[in-house]
Amino acid sequence: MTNQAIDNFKSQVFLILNNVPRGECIAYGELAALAGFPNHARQVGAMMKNLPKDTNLPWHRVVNARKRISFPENTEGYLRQKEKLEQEGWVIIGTKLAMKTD
DNA sequence: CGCCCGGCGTGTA
DNA sequence: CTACACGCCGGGC
Repeated sequence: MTNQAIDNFKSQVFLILNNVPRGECIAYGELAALAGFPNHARQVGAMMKNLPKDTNLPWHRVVNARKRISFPENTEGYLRQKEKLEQEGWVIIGTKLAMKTD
């Protein structure tokens, strides 16, 4: 990965993520792939991890491929993400997102 | 260079 | 549902 690529990757991810409509969600891998870098799901996760808490990005709409919140239940991140998702109409059971399966 | 670990992914049991 | 396997890629040491 060249520095150039990293920048593209990041901006792409941000762009795409910012365009994920309310009520929808996307997987880390999807995001990476759409950004032009398949198999970089973990890298996306790393990014989410660095986002400031006051970010305006819909990071909560990012879930793993099994459509589950990628945080152990009852952890900070888990709770915050769950809240946001529920506010957007999702039904969450444990770490799993139900309904609106599209 | 190797080894381990992560907001991951897919398959199988 | 859990539990592994194996693949992937950066980062830290």
